[in-house]
Amino acid sequence: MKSSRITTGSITVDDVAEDAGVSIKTVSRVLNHEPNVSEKTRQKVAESMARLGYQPNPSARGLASKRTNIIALVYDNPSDNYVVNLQRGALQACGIYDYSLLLLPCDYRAPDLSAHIVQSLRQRALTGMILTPPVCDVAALTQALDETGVDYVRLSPIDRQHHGMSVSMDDRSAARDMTLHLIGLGHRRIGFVSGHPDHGAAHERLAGYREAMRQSGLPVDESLIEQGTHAFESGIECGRRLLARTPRPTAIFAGNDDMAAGVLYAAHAQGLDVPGALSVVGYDDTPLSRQVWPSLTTVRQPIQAMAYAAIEQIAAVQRPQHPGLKRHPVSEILEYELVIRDSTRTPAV
Amino acid sequence: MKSSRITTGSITVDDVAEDAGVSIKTVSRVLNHEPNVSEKTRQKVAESMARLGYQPNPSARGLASKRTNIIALVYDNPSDNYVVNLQRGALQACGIYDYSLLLLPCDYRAPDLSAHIVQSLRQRALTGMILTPPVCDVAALTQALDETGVDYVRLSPIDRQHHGMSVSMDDRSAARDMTLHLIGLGHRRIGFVSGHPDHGAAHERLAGYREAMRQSGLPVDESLIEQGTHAFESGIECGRRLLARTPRPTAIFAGNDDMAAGVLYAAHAQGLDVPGALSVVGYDDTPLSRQVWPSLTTVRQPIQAMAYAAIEQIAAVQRPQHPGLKRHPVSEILEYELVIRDSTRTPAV
DNA sequence: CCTAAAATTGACAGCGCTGTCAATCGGAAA
DNA sequence: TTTCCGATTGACAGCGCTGTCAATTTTAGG
Repeated sequence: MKSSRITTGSITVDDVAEDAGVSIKTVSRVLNHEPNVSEKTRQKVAESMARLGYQPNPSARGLASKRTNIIALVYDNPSDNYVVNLQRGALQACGIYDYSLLLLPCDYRAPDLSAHIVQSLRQRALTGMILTPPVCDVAALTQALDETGVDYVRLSPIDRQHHGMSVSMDDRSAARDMTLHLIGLGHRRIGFVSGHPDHGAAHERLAGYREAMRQSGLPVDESLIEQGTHAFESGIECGRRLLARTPRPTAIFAGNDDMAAGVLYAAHAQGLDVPGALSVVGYDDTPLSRQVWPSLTTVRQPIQAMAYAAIEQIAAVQRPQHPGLKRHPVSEILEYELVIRDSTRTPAV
Repeated sequence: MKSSRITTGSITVDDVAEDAGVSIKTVSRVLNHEPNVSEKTRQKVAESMARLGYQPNPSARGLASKRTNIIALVYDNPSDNYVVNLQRGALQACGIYDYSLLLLPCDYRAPDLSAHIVQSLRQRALTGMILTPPVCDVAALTQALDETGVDYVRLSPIDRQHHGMSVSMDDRSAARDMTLHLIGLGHRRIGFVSGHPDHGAAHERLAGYREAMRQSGLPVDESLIEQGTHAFESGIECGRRLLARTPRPTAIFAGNDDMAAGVLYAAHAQGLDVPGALSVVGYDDTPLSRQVWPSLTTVRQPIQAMAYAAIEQIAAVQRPQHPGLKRHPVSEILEYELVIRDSTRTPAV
């Protein structure tokens, strides 16, 4: 027992150990949810920690254990709203599982992406990573990460090719359901504005659109499919082109809300009434979808929940004994939701 | 000289010291830009560090120095775009001045805000903080932080009351200029939708509007000033009310883009042509301002640059000898810019 | 050339925690 | 009761770095 308490200004394991009448190692055990601590001791230590207001020193922990409990969130800004929601979910889970979050914005097209990420991994001694679209679709990177052995989770479209942890949403089914919704309203000529081909999700969404048309016995008119980039401006462009087709489509499904807003913009510019003369559908349920006029029918993705789940998966692997943490699936698929607003309606006869 | 190099997998000060033929303390000195190292030695050590690919271990540094080089970004989500830009600027500066960024979202109205922030400060041993609106306007918090002695910077409206570091934008002048722009177009009845009164900037912007009216010899009709909350929905509400006034205002200036989009929405809902029958102006230059129809005339704030400057101020205080870092002003004011788009026009006669 | 002061460099002891491994305890089997 | 074994606990040595302070070198002054 060490009685040389000099007031350093903050409580350390020594203080807790002395207070609880155990060794510092036992305090450490309780702190880390290690097994082989009697329930009675655990209680006693936990009580001391709480009473003294003990806060473990992350630097000391990191130094001693060589694990930093830092998880990096890797993203190439798909949209402000996406990033913020991602962070919300991740931060929330980090609070619970005692991780710190490191932001790692990057350029997914950079030739040295893998090198750059791996270097960050080394430098910061990261314990985990979350890859978000479109970075999650860069094969060279996932391969490089596999070699390092770091625990990483991909937030990605469903992908049976890839092994390892992932959290997904069924983009294809969502796009199919939304298309079926339009068809159900009576639309037959439905345009589609696809997202950037580097995004795996863009392909899935287009596939869903095709599936719905096919299974409804409608022809897929390839001239009604435009290639966008996810950017608002590309939505204007594609919208303009689609609206120039004859006969004009009565509905346009855009691969994300920004492009849908672009389509809306193009329609307004031509004096076209939405949804009277044209129905427009987006995807993502960003705030924008509520703030344009008319408000957009769209697909809601549980971004925040996905980020949360991703952290949880890492925790499940790294903290097998964490209380209340069941063994987690290596791959989960979360639910989506169609949000019907004012931009869709039965087509004029 | 320590020759017991066991391959630990990563380069340490010992390795660099041995390679450069100096003591580890000297390596540490070079690493920390400490004075009293001869130029020759500095060169030699720097060269060794580069060649060996030395990466200092942040945990060890934090533990030994009791400084973590972590700066917290404190925000209560004003808007997704704001937060993302803030982070961009902060991350960029952190990369240069060798800080880590910790996200600290919070609720500025929480009664225990100060306690919560101070606790984070202690727990994470933060070396700095950036307070953003509206958190920067909470007097109890700044007071509590003053007591802790932490270096913090407020990103805030101009405030001669407060001492200490800050980065500001002249909201009042910007709002005045924008109002003068409307007046210059020929508008006389100009409505104003103010932001949430808890935001210091909201008052400044309103004051700028009043100033412009006054200095142009126009009456300030109080019934043309509506109190919003910064939210899109409040923009719809206030817009609706303003458009019900007789005679109807020919222009409406909203305190931020979201509310301006709400005004636009209200105008569309009434079949009013913008900018034909009504000019609308926003504030912030968020992406939304480009994505609504018609695109919004607005005020561009250099959010990213402000966050960058804030980190730089902290660095100037804490790293007085950092190469290329001049003594920084305790308070800077950055430039704004009026962005004229399609939502404003000379009023119909 | 010598001396004092200033500038530069180094030896060493921790920072607060975890990993290793040995010591101790408690209960079941003999 | 004694012995043995697994469960529990503790002693102690670092992790990689910085702070302190003493040793050494350089510079200036005489």
